[in-house]
Amino acid sequence: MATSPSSHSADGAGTADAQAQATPAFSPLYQQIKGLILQSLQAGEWKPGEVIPSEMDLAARFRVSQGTVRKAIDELAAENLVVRRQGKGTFVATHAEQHVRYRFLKLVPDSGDRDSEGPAGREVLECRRLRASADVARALALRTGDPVVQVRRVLTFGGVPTILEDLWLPGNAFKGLSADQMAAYQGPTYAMFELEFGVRMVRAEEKIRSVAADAAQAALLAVAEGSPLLSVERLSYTYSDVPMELRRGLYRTDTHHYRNELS
Amino acid sequence: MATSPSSHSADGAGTADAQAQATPAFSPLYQQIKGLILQSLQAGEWKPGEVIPSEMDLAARFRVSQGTVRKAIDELAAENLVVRRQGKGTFVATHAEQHVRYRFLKLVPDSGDRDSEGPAGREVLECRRLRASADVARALALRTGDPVVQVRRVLTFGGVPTILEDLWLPGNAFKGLSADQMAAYQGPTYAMFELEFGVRMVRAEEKIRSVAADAAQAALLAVAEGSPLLSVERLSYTYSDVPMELRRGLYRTDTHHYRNELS
DNA sequence: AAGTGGTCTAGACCACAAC
DNA sequence: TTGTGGTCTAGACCACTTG
Repeated sequence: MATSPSSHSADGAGTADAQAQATPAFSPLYQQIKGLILQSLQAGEWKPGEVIPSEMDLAARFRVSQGTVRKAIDELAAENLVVRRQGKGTFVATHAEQHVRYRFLKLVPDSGDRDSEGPAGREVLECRRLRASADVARALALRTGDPVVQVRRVLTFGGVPTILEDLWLPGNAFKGLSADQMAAYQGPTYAMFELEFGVRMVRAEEKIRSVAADAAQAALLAVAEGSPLLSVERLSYTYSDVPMELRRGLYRTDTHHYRNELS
Repeated sequence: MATSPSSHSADGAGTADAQAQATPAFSPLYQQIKGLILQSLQAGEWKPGEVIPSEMDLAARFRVSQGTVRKAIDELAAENLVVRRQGKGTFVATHAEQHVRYRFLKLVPDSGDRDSEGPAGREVLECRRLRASADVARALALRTGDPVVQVRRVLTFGGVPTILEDLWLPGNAFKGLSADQMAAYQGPTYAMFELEFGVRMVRAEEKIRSVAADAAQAALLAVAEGSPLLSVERLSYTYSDVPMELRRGLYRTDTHHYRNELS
């Protein structure tokens, strides 16, 4: 190993560490290794979809046993930052995988079969650069007035307009994002963010409410004014808990529902 | 170890196993151990809140190394079936813990602080035994007409009626459940189910929709008829994926929201 | 001091994939 | 055949809790 507070011996190598503070915030070796791997992921040393070095290589690099690297990677895999494939290696997770096509979208057709309705239709209504309002700035950890990109679009499933949503993105990280780009890219928007802007969304939080559609919303979703809609506010984070996208969606739930698993 | 398909050696004990089928559905030793522990949990050998034997004891009992038992327990802990406490032991998880008071309830006040509003008020409107309708029977894996218990109640937070919900429970497992019992018990209803009926809910699935309040619902929740409400249908399972409760809730989301974390 | 879970190591072997 | 992740073991030591 190298730095950080710790105390492990058994190896005879890190035994001479400083051990400065009284409560040096003990963190196990594998957590420190996890942190180092995380740094490399964040720095883009390995890009989404690529393999990372084998456990043996990483063990040699960090001067720890394979088991310790293994435990670090186990946690990264549990957080969906990395995907293990036996016999092949460990890969940086990406939103561009064919399997779970929309990892953050919990709206599913009542039939339960998301494949049956074919690919989602996308219509971008708006894509413009503007200055962050107070609430958008707070959510994205910016200052009021900082540049942001706002996108408004409608998603259509099986021919039915089902989702109306607004996205707000930090202007600096998403320079040059255009309506064409939003509309053209096949596959998840988050996959495009990875490819075009090097921004990978790692986790998100959602606040869900029931609301009544106003006239404009009703028109865009082809429902009656006052119809109940699901309001889903999503804040997505990159590495290190940096918020990178605020999304406010209105979901029709007459033929779809929001599915959640508790444990 | 004892039975099951596998092939592990390194121990010299299980080497003489049958190895009957062509593809004997290989499952690693720790998975088999996990299954055995699961059986003991299900059989009630250790009750919610109690300690289970130490890793060393279990290792001796199953004739495997501590590390193998450890990995089995790791998975059980990840599934919230069991809770580890360093220096004390491993405990059977329970809904009666003071910490996370309502493990399955994702509705939180907009302030974010669930403690600030004090304990939930409960009013049981109905508690009766009846015969399962077709849809209730299907959800609970019963036959139409089988006995079920239905409970209707209103939950109040900070003086405001916020949740109106119906519960359906298999009549056989919940013989003798009364309105008094539902109303009297302090703490989570699921904790009462553990204590009084030996039924422990392990996981659940929810389907969420936005709906408009009808006249009766509006009156009970003190909102205007037609107000948007969150419809939350929850199916809860005990061990071995046996469904044991269907719950249909209507949530007011004017001062609360449904909070979800994605990863 | 004794017991429990938590960490770390080292080495062996298995299952899977690719060359 | 080689290299990857996956499993299993055995033993040492650390951190936390309790008597």
